[in-house]
Amino acid sequence: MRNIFSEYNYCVMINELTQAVIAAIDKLYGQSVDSKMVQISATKKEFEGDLTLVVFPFLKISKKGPEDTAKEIGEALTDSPMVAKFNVIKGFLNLSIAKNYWLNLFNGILADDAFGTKPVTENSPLYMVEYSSPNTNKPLHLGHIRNNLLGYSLCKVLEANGYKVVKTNIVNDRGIHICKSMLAWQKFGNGETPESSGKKGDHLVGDYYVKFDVEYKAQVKDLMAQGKSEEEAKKEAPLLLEAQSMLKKWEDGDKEVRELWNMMNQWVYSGFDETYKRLGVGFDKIYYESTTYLDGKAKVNEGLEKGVFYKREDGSVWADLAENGLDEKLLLRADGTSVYMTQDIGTATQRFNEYAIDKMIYVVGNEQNYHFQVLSILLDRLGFSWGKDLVHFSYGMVELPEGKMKSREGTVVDADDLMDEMVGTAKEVSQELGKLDGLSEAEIDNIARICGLGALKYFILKVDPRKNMLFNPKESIDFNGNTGPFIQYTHARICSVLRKAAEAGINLPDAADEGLTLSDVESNLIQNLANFPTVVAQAGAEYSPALIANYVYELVKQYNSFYHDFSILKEENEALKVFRLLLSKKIAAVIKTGMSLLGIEVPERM
RNA sequence: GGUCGGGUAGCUCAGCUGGAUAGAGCAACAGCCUUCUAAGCUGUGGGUCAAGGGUUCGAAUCCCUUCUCGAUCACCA
Repeated sequence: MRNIFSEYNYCVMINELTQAVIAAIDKLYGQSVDSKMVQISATKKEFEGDLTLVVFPFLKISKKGPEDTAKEIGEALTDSPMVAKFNVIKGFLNLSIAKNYWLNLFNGILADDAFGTKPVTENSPLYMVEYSSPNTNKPLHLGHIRNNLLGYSLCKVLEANGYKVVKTNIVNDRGIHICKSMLAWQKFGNGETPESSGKKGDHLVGDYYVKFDVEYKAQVKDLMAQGKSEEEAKKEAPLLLEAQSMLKKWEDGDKEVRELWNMMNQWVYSGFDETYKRLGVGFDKIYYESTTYLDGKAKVNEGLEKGVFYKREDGSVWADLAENGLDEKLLLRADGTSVYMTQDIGTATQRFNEYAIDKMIYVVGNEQNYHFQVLSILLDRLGFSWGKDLVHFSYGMVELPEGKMKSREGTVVDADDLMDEMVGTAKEVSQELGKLDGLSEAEIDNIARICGLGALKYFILKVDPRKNMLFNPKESIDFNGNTGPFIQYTHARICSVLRKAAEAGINLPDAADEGLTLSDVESNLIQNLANFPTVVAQAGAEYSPALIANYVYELVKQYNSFYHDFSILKEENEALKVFRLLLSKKIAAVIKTGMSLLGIEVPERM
């Protein structure tokens, strides 16, 4: 029997079995096969067994039918101490692994405090992840929530895969849209502040952005009544002209405009900070477009000198992307002002100077696929080592039952309101169930916060990022079934059992007795548990938090079934009781780790 | 029109590096709390995996065609 737990894991087990299969085939048919031909996967739950070998690839070698071949290989494999028994269904050889192998595997997992994650070392590659990227003229909404949750979770998953991660944000703090809310506040605000109005700063500024739009539309309507065409009216409305002149003043560094800009941006930032904090996301480094766009212009001019870009007669600067099968792209307007692309080049320049980036990931919605395709080409041409392989982590829209969210039509779901609602509902649910009686108000509120946000986050993260998803405010707030609270509940229940065990004076050892006779349910749980590191690795490789979410859900479902059918504390066999406690404890730990990779907390009671 | 994504149960979603009878949750119906937290467990019903063709021992999965929904192709960001 093995003693060195730490060297034995699921991969080693599969490898060992693979080698045994190769040996068996060699013995039976005198041919050595490549390990790639040996397909071993977890047995489907409706069949008996733990691991299944697909024998179809070996039929040409055995020159026999699938069933006979499977039977022969199965019999040969029982020579190995690992294979306890087998059964054959069609061309599938189902193998039952000896229970002591599972226990040995479990003890290895138990001893690994950082199970499922790889350590970050000095030599780890550095990944920079940009996410959130808000405009400072309106509060965050449901679309931003998906972005923020995906971005943050992606960072956690990458860290768990042993990468150094720098979480970054680019704040869109300049431009005509910002001037619109500034202008509206100046004209209609009467000096209103977050303090005087009691509104969160980002909401206050957002209200003036809306106010601008209302007044602007009224002016356009008036002009059209005076006989102007719609196009003319839209261009000539006095408010728009004023906003444009304000932008010019801003660019010229006009003291008064800059002061107003600073003040209102600060309001927005403190509002955003509150929302970010509540969402549980954060950044290591924040960039502001107002400081990066100048670097962008400089970098574009540098490219112009090197001949990477070209200038048209009107003075505008362009990139010709014909060799990439794309069109031409504007980088600087004729008047020398920058566009979106220019700013991203500038931001990249600053980042490049400050960090030794191995991989740059942009978490931005899929409506910008083209933009990032172009950005990648341009950065590569400008000599950024990571430009060519930059990753656009592109995700789908969040749609409402009425269709897409549109800020102008007031159909956006506000981030703060949504969190309020989720937490409020969570509190009602727990009060109805009456499980938190005896806890302090602060503790109850904290649990409601954890569950409400858990429901929201899990709901969004369990979906494949690249797909559009539907959010129905009435139906999506659910706490039963495949939800965050379902998973959190299981964690809380395990904690409860462990508390009771501690109260009963049970001291848990570091390892389980490997001579135990386990049920298939228990060994299946170990098998599923053992798969966690593979899932984390896959989630990292595919940039998919959803894989973690779905894995944890499956694990929890399986555990709940076990919990229902087996008693833990009342088990009379002491060694078995200890094993079940250890198993529960480790599963709780994996739930906690998995959920933390999604940015979701788990409560110890609920 | 070009490019890129989607289309799986009434609804929301898994499964997609080809493997067994396509899975969950919600909703509906039927059971299970004097027993470790019922936010749980068990069961029933519900499918032409958009359609057609191809590759193969085997296709929801890979390839081709068609239909369909969305995004994008801006001197907006």
